[in-house]
Amino acid sequence: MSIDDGAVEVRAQGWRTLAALHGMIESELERSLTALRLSVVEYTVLDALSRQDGWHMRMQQLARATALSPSATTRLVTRLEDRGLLTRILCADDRRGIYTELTAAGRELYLEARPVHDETLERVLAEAEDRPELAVLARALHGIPVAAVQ
Amino acid sequence: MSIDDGAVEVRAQGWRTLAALHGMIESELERSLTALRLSVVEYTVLDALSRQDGWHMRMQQLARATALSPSATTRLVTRLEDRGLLTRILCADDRRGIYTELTAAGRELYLEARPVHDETLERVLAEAEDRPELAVLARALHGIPVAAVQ
DNA sequence: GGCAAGTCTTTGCGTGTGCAACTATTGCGT
DNA sequence: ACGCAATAGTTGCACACGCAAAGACTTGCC
Repeated sequence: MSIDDGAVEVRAQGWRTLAALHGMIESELERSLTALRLSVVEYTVLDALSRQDGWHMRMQQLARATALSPSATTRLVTRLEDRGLLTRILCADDRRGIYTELTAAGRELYLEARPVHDETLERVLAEAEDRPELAVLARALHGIPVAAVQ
Repeated sequence: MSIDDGAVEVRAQGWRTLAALHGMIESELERSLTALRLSVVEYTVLDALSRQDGWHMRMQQLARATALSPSATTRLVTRLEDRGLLTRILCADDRRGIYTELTAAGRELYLEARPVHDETLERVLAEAEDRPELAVLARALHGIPVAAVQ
């Protein structure tokens, strides 16, 4: 169609590689966290909340941090609340908004899960570097000096 | 715990970035393909099959290409078969295996979907390059000279 | 030939997800 | 003060997914 059909194909390949690496990491993390009865998104919530240094987080922020829809976020928070890992707090200044906060049990489980998560991530990335199709992207992850998705 | 806690944190940030970019690309692709009644995985199947130049593909290969479980692959193929986009072929040399092949309608829909897919991908990557947290990774996708996941 | 072990695919079941519709609350214009 | 649009979060519904068990077929070994 246009001149840079080749560039488009390069991007499509890059996207396939990204998707493959993402799927590989996610499924490994998923399996390593089942022992603690946590899914990857659930860990992401705990991680995001603890990263806020005891601060609250709105549902919408959580939805962006987990790349989930509002409805999925509602039920995710409900699940974790039912397990006593976090609490909903209706904040006074805007009564539409709802803040979530880790409980002591939530912080405890996070501290337990984090080394499992990190070791698995390290192992999977090492594996990925051995696969020629994934190596470049996997290595690119090491040197990325970015802030987390707010 | 160990000396390179910093390195671990760098990898964790890289993983969060990867997940964020992946989610962003996937949801945009999903929305752009709904007009053709295709999900991203369904497009991936069409793409993988057409990339085989009219050749067959085993269920298991399809499962790896889509990062899906065997059961999900079965139902995915069934969906596409019911729509007449591909056919199951029991191959003679190993009657455990089942090959799938695009029909004429499947190739037609793929040719229709591909430009939509590619243009969306290009647009999203351009957007990602403007976000400082995603820019490095998004740019890394341009120059990756890898083969597709077989 | 026949039985055991292994591989490829399919089905049953429970669960998480997105979309659309709904409720509650805020902010703005009149 | 009132209504009206916009925003935050929740619920109904249909659907796609993973896991575990079962079915179909192959391979190896006796």
